[in-house]
Amino acid sequence: MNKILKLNTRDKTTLLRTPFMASLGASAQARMLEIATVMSYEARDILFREGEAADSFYCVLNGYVRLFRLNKDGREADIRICGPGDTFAECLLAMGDHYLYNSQAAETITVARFELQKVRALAEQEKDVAKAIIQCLSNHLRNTMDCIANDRLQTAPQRVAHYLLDNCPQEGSSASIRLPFQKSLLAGKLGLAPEALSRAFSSLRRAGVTVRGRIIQISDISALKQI
Amino acid sequence: MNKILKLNTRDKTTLLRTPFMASLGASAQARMLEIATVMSYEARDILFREGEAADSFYCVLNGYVRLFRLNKDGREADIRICGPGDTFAECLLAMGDHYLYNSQAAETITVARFELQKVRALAEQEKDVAKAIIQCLSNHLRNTMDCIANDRLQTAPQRVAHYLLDNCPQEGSSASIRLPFQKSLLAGKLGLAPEALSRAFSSLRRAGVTVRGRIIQISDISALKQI
DNA sequence: CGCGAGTTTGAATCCCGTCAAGTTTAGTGG
DNA sequence: CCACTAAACTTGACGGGATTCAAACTCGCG
Repeated sequence: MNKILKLNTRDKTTLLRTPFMASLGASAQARMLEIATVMSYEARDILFREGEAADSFYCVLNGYVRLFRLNKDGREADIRICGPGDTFAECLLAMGDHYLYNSQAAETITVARFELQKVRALAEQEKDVAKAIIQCLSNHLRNTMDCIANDRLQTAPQRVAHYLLDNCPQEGSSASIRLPFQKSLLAGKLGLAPEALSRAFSSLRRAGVTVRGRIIQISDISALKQI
Repeated sequence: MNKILKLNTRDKTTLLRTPFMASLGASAQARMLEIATVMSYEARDILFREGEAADSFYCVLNGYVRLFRLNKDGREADIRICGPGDTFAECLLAMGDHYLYNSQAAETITVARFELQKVRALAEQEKDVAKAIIQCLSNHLRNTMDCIANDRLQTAPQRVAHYLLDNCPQEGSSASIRLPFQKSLLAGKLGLAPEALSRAFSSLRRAGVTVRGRIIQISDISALKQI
């Protein structure tokens, strides 16, 4: 199932490039590396479930992780999709010892794991760590509030257009994007059923969006902004 | 329009009872009080608008504040309703100098205002302050993620039932709740149009929910949990 | 080449938003 | 304390957007 790995050089550099770790001073970085564990999971593996006793938070090194909740009928709703560099379950650092949602590997992934207690202790000593936590929570909160606003204000085609524009390599009138994950994952991220995403893409054809597999061509970026 | 008030004794004790301030040590509390400004607004006053230069974050002392976004058609969507003790715009402490949403007084309110720069400086010196910020952001993030999950998983009557149960005075088989604000505000908080809230209430009648003005009677709490 | 997961498309349904009207509530001033 | 008015809320009718189910299709991989 999942493997505990030694922290190799490549993982170490990936970890240090993470927004969370990159902002730390040298001594704080070293101490965080000391307490880091790297783990790997296969597609569809569950990292943890909602309500389980929580002892760690995570940082994605490779691949994508899906955070989701279940309603009592067993229907799933994604709360967040975490990619390389993203941390999750950090809000347990302040308080709470049970995970608030389920987390699942969307593909083969490697993650770094940090024991909450050790990081709490470290945050007491190293001001950098506390600052990095604040930074991290703030970003996360910002994104989550944006997500609520988008859910409540935008239709499916608008959400897709918004996602595409957010992931466009800046300037030029046209662009080409390669989705970093399956369409069904994007659907969940945008709060849509896969069918709704598919329909949204086809309704964006008239705005110059062409989809072939994971490759998305945008012929007119400014037209997309009008959606 | 809005008034800048002197920090009177009553506001001071209110402020100190706030989750954010209550967790601080005595010296940190004193220094926060020093830099606090109390302001008052009338119903419908705008505190700030999305995109404006931001220099402060806020803590609600009295009344309710609505945080919302606009889409380009001018439609509004509430992101959060803040009541006494809640802080907002704290995520700007880490980064960003423009407000991310609009904020409006839902009634006559008093709020405490803290300049971001001063608080940032204080957080450097007083570890308590950094910890309180982390606490605050964590809570806020938790609530916001819950909100997304609820939006995506629950129907209108379920959201209302959920809200009622969250605000029930714990045990007993029946309960009575008085809404602390207008129904239209609750509707926004739950991501619904006022009409949808009204219909949700009437569909909950069969589950033993009776609404008269702001007073809501729940005859069978366990029945409500089944919704 | 063929299998299976992922995706697309169609049809039916449902939930919610919007508009319009009627009803209740709350706040004001006599 | 009551009457009056504006705001808040409720109710009905309608439409649109999204979910669900089912089936066809495509792509990637063995």
